Amino acid sequence: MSYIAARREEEKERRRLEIVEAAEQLYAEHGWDAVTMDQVARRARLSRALLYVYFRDKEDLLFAITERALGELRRRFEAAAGEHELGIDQVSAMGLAYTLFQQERPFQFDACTRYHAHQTHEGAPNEAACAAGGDAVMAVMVRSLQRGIEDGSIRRDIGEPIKICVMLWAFTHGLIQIATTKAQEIARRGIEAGKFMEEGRAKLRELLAPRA
Amino acid sequence: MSYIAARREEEKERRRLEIVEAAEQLYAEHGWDAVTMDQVARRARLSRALLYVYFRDKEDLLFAITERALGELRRRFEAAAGEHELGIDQVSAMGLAYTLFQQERPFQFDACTRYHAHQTHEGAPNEAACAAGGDAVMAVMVRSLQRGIEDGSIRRDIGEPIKICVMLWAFTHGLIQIATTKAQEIARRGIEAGKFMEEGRAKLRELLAPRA
DNA sequence: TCCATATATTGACATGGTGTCAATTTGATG
DNA sequence: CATCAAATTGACACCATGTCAATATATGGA
Repeated sequence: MSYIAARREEEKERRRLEIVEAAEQLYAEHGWDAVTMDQVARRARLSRALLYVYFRDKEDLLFAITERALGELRRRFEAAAGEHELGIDQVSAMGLAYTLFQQERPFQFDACTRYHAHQTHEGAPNEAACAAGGDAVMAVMVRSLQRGIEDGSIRRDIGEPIKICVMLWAFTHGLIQIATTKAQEIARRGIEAGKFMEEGRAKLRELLAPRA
Repeated sequence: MSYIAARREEEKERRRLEIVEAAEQLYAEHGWDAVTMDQVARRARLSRALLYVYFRDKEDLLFAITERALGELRRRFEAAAGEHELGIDQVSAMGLAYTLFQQERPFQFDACTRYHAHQTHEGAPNEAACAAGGDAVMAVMVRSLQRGIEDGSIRRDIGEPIKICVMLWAFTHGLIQIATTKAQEIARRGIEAGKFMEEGRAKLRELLAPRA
């Protein structure tokens, strides 16, 4: 019966989710490198060997976590866009949303960092899903960029939206990453982190705004 | 005799350097995660245990590699600055130099990436040296920024040079990182990597240039 | 020259994590 | 109740890390 098969699928999916959530908790608590598959298994109340039925290896599990992180980011970007009319305001809001995302879900931001640093190997089963998640995030941003170009809030000669999108993501991610990992060094120089990122976002906004 | 002691010191230093160079070779060949302390020891023709006399652990060895990478980067920044008169041209040249650094010494750039992603723990002996190396790189850039502000090639209201320096480094690093790790995805969209980074650098230069 | 001492170097070990596999349990089906 | 497939597990082999007691080497003094 396909009824049964469907339920099996659902349960399998739920199990998978339980594993990912257990891994996320531990990730948040100890950082990815310190998380062991054994801990994940115990937290999800199953044997370590079973993890390998659901995920090829630890890296693959990380990709699954990263995909969820990118999904969360996409939702936040969509929400940010929904709160503004002008394209440039939407894009700006995404910059702020990314910052808040880091503050509220540092481990998910860390997953994104690892993903960005990782050379795409097309090795793990969940890597493709991850790439798709990244595309979805960018699609949201590209839409706002195009809107901005149309409504005149973003300079017309800014360039191809997709290219600008990748560029902005790279800039913004770099900014947030440095501001958080090197917070001590920055603070030691009397620079306040919040102000620093606010200024950074302002500078990026300048890039998009039409010449006065 | 201090003659002896001095020679001992020198030999110890040379040994240390041999280890780091062996590690660098393997890093360049296989990537850091795939490098084992055993491989490093064999390449440097000594026992694995001895590595732990010179470096507290693998992470500490990575910090030593990173310090050398930052030294190389500083030299390249200084050379870049030396080829131009205007402050903004010097800073621009550093952006290009960073890109070439990535292309010519990808593993050293990777070391910098890891360093940027790493939360500063003040754990490993070589971590401090690493931070100092980063400061030295920034000092070079700050000097050019100040020069630019003085010679009028950089807007006077750009902000504190040190702050702008951190920001530019973050932006530029993010740009190069994304352009290289996601080269495939970017290319798939018909964007040429070289052009992409060139445009990115141009945009950052716009940020610095005085309002027309 | 030979011993004493410090330093450099190593082999062997304990620990801990990963990924695999054969074996067992579970649960649906006839 | 017997059967079969899927889910689940315990135990294993492997490998890398970091440590330590033991050995080798070189220096300085008697």
